[in-house]
Amino acid sequence: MSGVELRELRYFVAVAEELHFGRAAERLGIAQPPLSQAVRRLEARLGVRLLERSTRRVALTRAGGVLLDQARVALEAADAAVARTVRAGARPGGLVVTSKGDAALLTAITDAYRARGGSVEVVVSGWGEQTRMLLGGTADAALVHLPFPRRGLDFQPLVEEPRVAVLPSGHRLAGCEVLRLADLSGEPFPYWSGSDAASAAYWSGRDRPAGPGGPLPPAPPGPPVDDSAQLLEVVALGQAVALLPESDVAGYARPDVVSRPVADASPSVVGLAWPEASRSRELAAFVAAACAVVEGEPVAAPPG
Amino acid sequence: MSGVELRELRYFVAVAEELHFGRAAERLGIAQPPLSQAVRRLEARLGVRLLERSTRRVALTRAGGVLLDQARVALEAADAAVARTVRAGARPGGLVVTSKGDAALLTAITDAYRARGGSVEVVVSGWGEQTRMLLGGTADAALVHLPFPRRGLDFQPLVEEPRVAVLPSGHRLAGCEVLRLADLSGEPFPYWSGSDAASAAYWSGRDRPAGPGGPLPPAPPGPPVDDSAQLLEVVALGQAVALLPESDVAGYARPDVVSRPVADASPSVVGLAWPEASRSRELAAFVAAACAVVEGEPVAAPPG
DNA sequence: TAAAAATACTCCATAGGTATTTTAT
DNA sequence: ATAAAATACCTATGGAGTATTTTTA
Repeated sequence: MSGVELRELRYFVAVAEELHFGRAAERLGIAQPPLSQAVRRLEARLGVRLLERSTRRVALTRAGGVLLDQARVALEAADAAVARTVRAGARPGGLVVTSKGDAALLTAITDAYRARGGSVEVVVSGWGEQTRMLLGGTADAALVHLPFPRRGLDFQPLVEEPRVAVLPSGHRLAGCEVLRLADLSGEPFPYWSGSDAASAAYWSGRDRPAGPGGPLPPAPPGPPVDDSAQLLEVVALGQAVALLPESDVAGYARPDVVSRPVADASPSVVGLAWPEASRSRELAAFVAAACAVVEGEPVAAPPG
Repeated sequence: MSGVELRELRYFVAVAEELHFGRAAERLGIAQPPLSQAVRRLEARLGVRLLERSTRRVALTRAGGVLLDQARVALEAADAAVARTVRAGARPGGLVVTSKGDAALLTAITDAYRARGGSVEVVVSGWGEQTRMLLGGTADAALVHLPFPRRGLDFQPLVEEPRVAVLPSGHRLAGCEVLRLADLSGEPFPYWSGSDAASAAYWSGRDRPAGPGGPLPPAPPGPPVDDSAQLLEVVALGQAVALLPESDVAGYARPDVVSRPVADASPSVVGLAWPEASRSRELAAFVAAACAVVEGEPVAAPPG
């Protein structure tokens, strides 16, 4: 029992971020002196100097840097705890599942879950919102594509499908029946806004170790995109090519873009993600229902 | 900003665990009325009923069950934050690494890290203590065998080695040069105290999907053991057989036990584990040093 | 009727405010 | 000289204690 309180951590984080007691106090909506006191009390409680301060300069000590990271984690955990509890109270027994696309699969899963007596609400969210909602406690599960930031989340793969290259119809490779990644090595790929290095590598076909002929060179910079409509637009304009799950392009049939299989591209994997800490019966039943829907695929065991 | 404080969560967890305000208050070292007040205040703050209570019965609501889980996570995070901060203040720049065995590898890694100017202390810990120390903030990294509970931890594999079967010297299979898992299908395996289902499966050779001839039947119950000396003792007594990394048995040379390669047993994998939230330069350098030591093995990229 | 939670009240530790001083640039 | 943190001091919220009442099995 350390006796530290969240208020102290919130205050410390504000000061550590601003490196200025006055601005931090303003941000917190309190006066500066109690903030100084609170930080001093926290230091006394931990027995560790967190900030080197003079009247002209505030700097984090090494221990302060550690606490800044760790306190953020603890505060997020507490906020998520509250959010999940409030939601459980407001919507007794109902799950909230978030997705961006994959409507057919999601509908099949929710139908199966409801058929087993479950109650579930679907929230459509933007790219990157899914993991934020899971970690923040506003959703119980998400239907996501790999790769995604796994920190704090568990994942159950559900379905795989091949990815195809999407090319402008006048592209030099549009005549080929089947492509290989090496054929696309010099092409620019669109950059999904807010994606990390792993995502960028995956969407440009750089996620597999080394094909025959050595590793691919880094992709030339492509245009940023926010959604698949934009993506098809930049492809149609000849600014980039893209690797997409084949079901994503099946519906479009634009005359100005064509899609071609890519023999050695890693597949698209879609599955369910949920917060590691989740242990509810409802979530376990939902994951089980999802696994049953895709029965026959090689799937691992759902959580207890 | 939810305004919840850790004291309230600590109090709620105590009541939710005891399902009795009087006992919970005693455990917390406070009187019963302020505990009732605190829980009521928490309920009011969240706007959610957490406990159904009469004078004769206290029961968790659904939302209360969620909060019990989630509050434990948040409290652990806060305790770990404090522990890590205190340690960073007390031992500036020095890492704490924990291990059980694998002295040669660990020494090679720490020597390499120190040669690069790092400071590191090694703490030997018991089975299962490693993950507790990482999550609790008392160690920065651990040298662990797979499988281990991955919740909240990142892992970097370092070395693989084959596992061998350890048999009493009079065993019917002691004459065979090489075994297969199916040969061991009816044998009891020792049970490592405190291990989970995944560990039990691994140490009894049940961690691989299905060999030729179908899945192995469940292993007969074996004796519980706490360390490898006990394990060899029960093997020598004929109470069980075991699968161990070959380097573990290389040193022993007891006349009453023999070891034999097992062609289709999964290998033993040893690597470094550390808390997901860790972002320090020191840890990154330590992992990099460890990867360099085992250079040539197929290893993934260390964390940023 | 007895065990246990809720209520009523009292006290004081401490969060937070205002005014002022100290300090480093 | 000035910006900013520390100090001094005051107030009041609310955390915790004791005594008592209410409730239900």
